[in-house]
Amino acid sequence: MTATVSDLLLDWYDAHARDLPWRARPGHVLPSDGSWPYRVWLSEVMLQQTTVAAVKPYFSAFTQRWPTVEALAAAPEEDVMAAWAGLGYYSRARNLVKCARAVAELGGFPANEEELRELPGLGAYTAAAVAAIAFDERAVVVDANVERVVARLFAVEEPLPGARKAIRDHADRITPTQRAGDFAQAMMDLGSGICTSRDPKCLLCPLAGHCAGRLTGDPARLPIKAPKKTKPLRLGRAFWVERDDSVWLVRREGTGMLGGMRALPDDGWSARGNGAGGPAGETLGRVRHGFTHFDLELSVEQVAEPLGEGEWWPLEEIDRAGLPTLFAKVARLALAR
DNA sequence: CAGCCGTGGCA
DNA sequence: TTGCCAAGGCT
Repeated sequence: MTATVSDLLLDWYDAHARDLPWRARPGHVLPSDGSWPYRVWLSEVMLQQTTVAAVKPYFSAFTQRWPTVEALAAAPEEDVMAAWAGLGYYSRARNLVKCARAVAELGGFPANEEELRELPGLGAYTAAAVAAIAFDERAVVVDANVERVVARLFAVEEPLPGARKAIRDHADRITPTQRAGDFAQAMMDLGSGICTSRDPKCLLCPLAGHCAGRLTGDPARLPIKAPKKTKPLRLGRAFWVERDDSVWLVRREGTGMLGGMRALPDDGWSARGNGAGGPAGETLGRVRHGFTHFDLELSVEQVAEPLGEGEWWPLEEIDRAGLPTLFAKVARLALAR
């Protein structure tokens, strides 16, 4: 009887699993206060499109400040947004609060994939991951790592995103009934450290003997992706208003770019695509910042009077304002002059 | 379905 | 320096 892909992968995982703050250690007793699903959920949301290294300090800060989902549910949204500042994709933080409150209302996390999927911020991936990792339910967990591993393992030549369905079907076939959570995390570890996007380490791969992509001679070319569009450059202006060792900060409205985050006043670059309005001021310098689908060059101008609704924020405490990175750069520029 | 939505590290 | 990319979700 030959070993299956999942057997090989789980054996490899037992020997080589990464030790991460949100994972249960082998032989470790899970917390009895109900915080285990909370920690799994929180880590999975933070890890959406975000590296492990970036998440670690945020996960530590969040779990110390809000040890349970009930504690997070009771927090003002503004505090959570500020704590999330710098991690990016701020709709995650807005949905985090909504989700925590819904879960607190329910009396705890639902223990199955279907109901998890209905919570704000939990899509197909995260619902499956939480079901498998937190509740040991068999769920087919497909993220970018799994897509890459599976596309190579089965030599899927169809380009993404069209290949998604075929890849999920393959993933379904190799997902075991037992230890589905460990299997999912093993696929992530494999994709992160062995079956990497560039320069995969096939000689170290426990699945090398089963890999059809390796037989093609160049597994690194898989999965095939559509070419990316070039990012446009947008121009805008940000306003620095300083008075009595304080600076004027606003809170961005809505669910669009940096929505809900504390910020410096600006000319509406994010809404209109180019800067036009606002008072004339003394130029302090320029800030470049890259977003997902455009680059931004912001002219930073000092003006005398506050703009819009906002608050005076002491310059000494600017690091605690929860400014997203774009505006943290602006503040750094203004304070360094 | 394709566009929108951050950030930092790396080659 | 520039482009690519990393545990996606929402509309």
